[in-house]
Amino acid sequence: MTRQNHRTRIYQNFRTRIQRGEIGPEDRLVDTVIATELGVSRMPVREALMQLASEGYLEGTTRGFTLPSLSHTQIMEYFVLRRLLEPHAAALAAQSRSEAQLAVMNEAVADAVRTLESGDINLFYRASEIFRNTWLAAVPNGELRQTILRYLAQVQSVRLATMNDRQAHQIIVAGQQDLLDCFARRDAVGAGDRLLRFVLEAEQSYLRLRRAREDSQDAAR
Amino acid sequence: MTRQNHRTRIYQNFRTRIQRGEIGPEDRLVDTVIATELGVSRMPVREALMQLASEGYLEGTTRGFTLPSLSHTQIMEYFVLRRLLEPHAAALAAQSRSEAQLAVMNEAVADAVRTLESGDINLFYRASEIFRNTWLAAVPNGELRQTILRYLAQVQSVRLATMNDRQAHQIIVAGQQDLLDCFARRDAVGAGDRLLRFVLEAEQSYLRLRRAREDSQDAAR
DNA sequence: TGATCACAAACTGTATACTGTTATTCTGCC
DNA sequence: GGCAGAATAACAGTATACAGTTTGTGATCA
Repeated sequence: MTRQNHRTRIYQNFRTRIQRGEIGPEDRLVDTVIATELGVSRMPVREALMQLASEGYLEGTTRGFTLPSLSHTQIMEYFVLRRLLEPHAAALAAQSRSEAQLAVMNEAVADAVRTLESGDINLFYRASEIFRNTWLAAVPNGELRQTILRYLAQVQSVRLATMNDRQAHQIIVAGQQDLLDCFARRDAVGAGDRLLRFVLEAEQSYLRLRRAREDSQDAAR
Repeated sequence: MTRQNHRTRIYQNFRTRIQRGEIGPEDRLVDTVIATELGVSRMPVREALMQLASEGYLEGTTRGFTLPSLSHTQIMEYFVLRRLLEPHAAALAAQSRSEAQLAVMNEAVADAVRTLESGDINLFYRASEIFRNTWLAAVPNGELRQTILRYLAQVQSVRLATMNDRQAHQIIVAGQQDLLDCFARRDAVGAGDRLLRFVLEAEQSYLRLRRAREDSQDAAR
């Protein structure tokens, strides 16, 4: 695991932290600060951060690296990409998933269902992550998988915001249950259709939350 | 133009050279060599090459950087991505293209048609590049455009090989003429359908050339 | 009090040097 | 001549140093 060079290790470290939402929009990542914290020189940190920036996980400014600020337009553009790619990927995954992968997804969805009662958003988030990563791992087309993962990373903040909403929570879990069912039956067509609906619902949730946020801002004025 | 830092300039320089096919599969790019050639230190060259590698333009080895070696499987996977994304992009472009862009595409296709007689593969290549870049520039969805550009760069070698084939040459030009016609009429549905056919034809050309190469290899033994 | 300028601090970009690792060449042996 | 093994060269990775640039900050003056 740690049998790699500093740059790769730091890169992976920060990538997972970004994916888990541990880096806030206000955080400024500066190579020299991180370097002294980790007890290494600037260079490996700098290279790791620059790679994360070139992959869209971060945004390089004149004063350190920050999370990229997504415009409404960009977010809507990502939803188009999701509609085009993810149904096909899910259909492939339904055909190719292994029994072991199905078991993992079963577990994850069971966890997600329980969070409807308990309200444990953190567990819901982790379970969703596992479910998604597992079915994506079952996609035999590696380039398709990589492309999806690449842009998914960039809308992480939107996903986190959506998951905190009770109504969206229910919609997402319902989608996961249906998808799991399709994967279990190796129903490629069903999985593709359901994932398309899933993306459309996510888009609706995003737009609804956005309207709500704008309304509350208007009310404050 | 040159009002940037060394890293960015070197990065752009090598990216265009790779896109134009000026870097061969045998070339080994080593930062120290390039650095002394350009009269700068290793670091900006190293960072430029590593960014190109992280974007898939190059492959980092234990001994310098080389063009990535695409497996047959990877190439087929890219064709799936093209089928999923490019028809939608072309449909959007047909709706959004400007008159100026149409004029540029008109010019490019006229050039491409002439190369059918003259056999000027280099001009054909440049004209195709202009045609593709122009209609992609007309795609209003920036994220979709970026995603397409990203993987297109990686199958550059396949495109170059295909263009050298007479039969593929004719098929490609026919496709460009039809697409131009759709763009001129702002026929989104037609452009999407025609681009899907275009990708399928490209896939067939690739497979045909691959079989031919394998046959000639067998005959040599 | 507010604007302007200068200065300091904080970062980025680049250079240079050193270290460890891996391919390549050389050497002797069979 | 062919094959181990050692020596060597070539290269990646990291550290340190410094220069250039941008941003914040405080002093000075109207």
